[in-house]
Amino acid sequence: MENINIKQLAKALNLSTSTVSRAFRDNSDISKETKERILAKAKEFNYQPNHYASNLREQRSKTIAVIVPELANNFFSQAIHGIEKIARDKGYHILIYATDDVFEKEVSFIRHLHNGRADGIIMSVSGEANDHTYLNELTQKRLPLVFFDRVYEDIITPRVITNDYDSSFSATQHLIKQGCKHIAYLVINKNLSIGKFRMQGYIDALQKYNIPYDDRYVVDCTNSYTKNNAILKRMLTELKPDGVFTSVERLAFATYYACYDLNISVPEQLKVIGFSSLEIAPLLNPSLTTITQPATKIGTEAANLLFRMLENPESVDPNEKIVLNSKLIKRRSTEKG
Amino acid sequence: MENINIKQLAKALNLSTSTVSRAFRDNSDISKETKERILAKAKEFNYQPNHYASNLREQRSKTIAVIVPELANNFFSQAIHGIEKIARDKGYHILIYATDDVFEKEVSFIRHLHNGRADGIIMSVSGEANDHTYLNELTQKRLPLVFFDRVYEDIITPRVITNDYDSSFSATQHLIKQGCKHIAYLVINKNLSIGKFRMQGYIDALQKYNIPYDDRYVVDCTNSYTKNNAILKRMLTELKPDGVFTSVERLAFATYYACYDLNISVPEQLKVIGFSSLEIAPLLNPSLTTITQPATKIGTEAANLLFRMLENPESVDPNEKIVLNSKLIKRRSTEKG
DNA sequence: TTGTATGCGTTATCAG
DNA sequence: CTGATAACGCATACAA
Repeated sequence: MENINIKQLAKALNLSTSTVSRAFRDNSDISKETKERILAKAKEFNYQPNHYASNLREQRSKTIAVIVPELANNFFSQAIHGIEKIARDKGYHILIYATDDVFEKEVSFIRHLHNGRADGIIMSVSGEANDHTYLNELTQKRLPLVFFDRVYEDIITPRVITNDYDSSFSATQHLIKQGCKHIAYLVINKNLSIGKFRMQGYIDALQKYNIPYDDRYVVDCTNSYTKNNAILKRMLTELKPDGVFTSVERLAFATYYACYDLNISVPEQLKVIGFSSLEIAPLLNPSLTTITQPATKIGTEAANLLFRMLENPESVDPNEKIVLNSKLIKRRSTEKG
Repeated sequence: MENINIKQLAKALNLSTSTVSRAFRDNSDISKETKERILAKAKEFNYQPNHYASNLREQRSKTIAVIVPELANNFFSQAIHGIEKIARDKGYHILIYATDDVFEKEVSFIRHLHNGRADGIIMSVSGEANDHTYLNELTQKRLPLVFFDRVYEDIITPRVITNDYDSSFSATQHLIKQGCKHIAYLVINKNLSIGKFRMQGYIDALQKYNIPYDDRYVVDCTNSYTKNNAILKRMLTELKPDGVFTSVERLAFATYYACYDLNISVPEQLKVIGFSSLEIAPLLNPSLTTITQPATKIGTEAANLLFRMLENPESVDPNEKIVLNSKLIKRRSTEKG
């Protein structure tokens, strides 16, 4: 790939490399004429300043890293879309990392990013983590870091989240008002922040309406479709809940599949509500009542926050927390019989 | 941020920088002891070789760029997931770019990638392009490039696609066998390769079954939901087709919405089939008959192809074309009345 | 096996 | 306004 470099371009123009370099930096003094002459020649030669040399020199990469548990997921792809928009406007590039919810990958990604590759990190944490001290170890020279949606409570860094507790409370309340008395809560990781907050909303709503809390109705699920299907079928037959509240989208789908298999009719026999970013929730059979997070907005807010940190670190309080509201959208899956 | 560098580490160990450097490169000679001592200290200091310096020195970035029309799309997020898996195994990083189907962005991304930032590119092209010569201009020092799914016919570079023509033929045939006589074909860009091939399959299937081709039934749609809704409603009321074949997922959803609005019952009055990577197609109302592309596999194949090019450019024929088969999955949306 | 010296392509500093 | 030069952090050729 014998790429042309600044020296060759300078030679071709009978100029020094410094002058050529200046043509590409907006601030430096340079005569309009020379600049134009240089840029024209550069275009002709298809010259692009080498990015690695610039970055090495300037000590910054104009690149941010985005770490998410999974890519093939509506919520995350929408969030990334939001991040992408902002980053593009700022002229930043985006590196993508998927942890597959494997904590070790997360640690490895983060560690390896601390080599100048990225100027900052936007992350939604893996579900499996218990010990996050690895992030604290990096604390002194840690890259600017913004959490979104799935966060570690014990790490102090700015974050963008949604009003999970309130949404869960509303969701549960909605089921209760629709007549449910035995409401199951489906969760993948109870210990993860969102699992915890969402569960608390569920519990408190039950209490408010004097429905006894029974921990058999809190169902631990997995990321495996087949396992979930088995777990849910057993739960549905044994406990016969009349309402299901799922803390993540995937579990709402799993519930639908299980109900199809068991010939349980939704919403007549079982009402279903779930957190979900699915744009075609109205097209489901039956259309799914959702708590919809502003996924794209979460992405743009997280990106804006990170850029504020990059531009002026002092301007951002490490405890800053942006809370966006999710929306409860009622559809047929929770309609009264 | 004052990141530790190789010099400081060397000093702390009373070694030269070259020795330290060697500890991180597997090939060079270095005593096991020293190496271990160095790596231990490196860990203690949390030292990572600066990526930009390495890349500048080695003239490669261990990074690939992925350019897609959109991120919030099942097909592309699954494909990216596939690419990610392979790249991760190879120790490569991934830069993501979304063109939003704007050709200028695509050109700009590609151009800017030719500055060393990436070693290769995997791209699904924007729909709006007519003049692709910009790619040919780069031809001599062009980065290794692999197309997937949406390709430019006039650019010679390896590609991973699906059997679009056959799939479309089968899809149309399936509608015909289910009794449809007036089949609409919904497309976003007729000129784009996949739009074209898929359309030819549709046309040929009609012909085989002696159904006259009527170009009013080929409906040009857009990426805007509201516009599509209007277009489809008009089409459905004016032409009253009994079958709809959509060349992209989004248009199947749009058809469903339009049918809901117009009280057209699927599949009784109208049968619907579409290209789609939606994993929950069985949960739609009615469940959607799909031509499902192996999206993740497309991603892994494209990545493998690119890595073959990177490892040994000669081993890959520029005309190489990997064709994967999509699957026609029959569901209720095309069942006989 | 280890150390020394050089250059990767840029940009900032300084001098002219 | 332009040119010479040093430095960014690392990896290699060469020397020891």
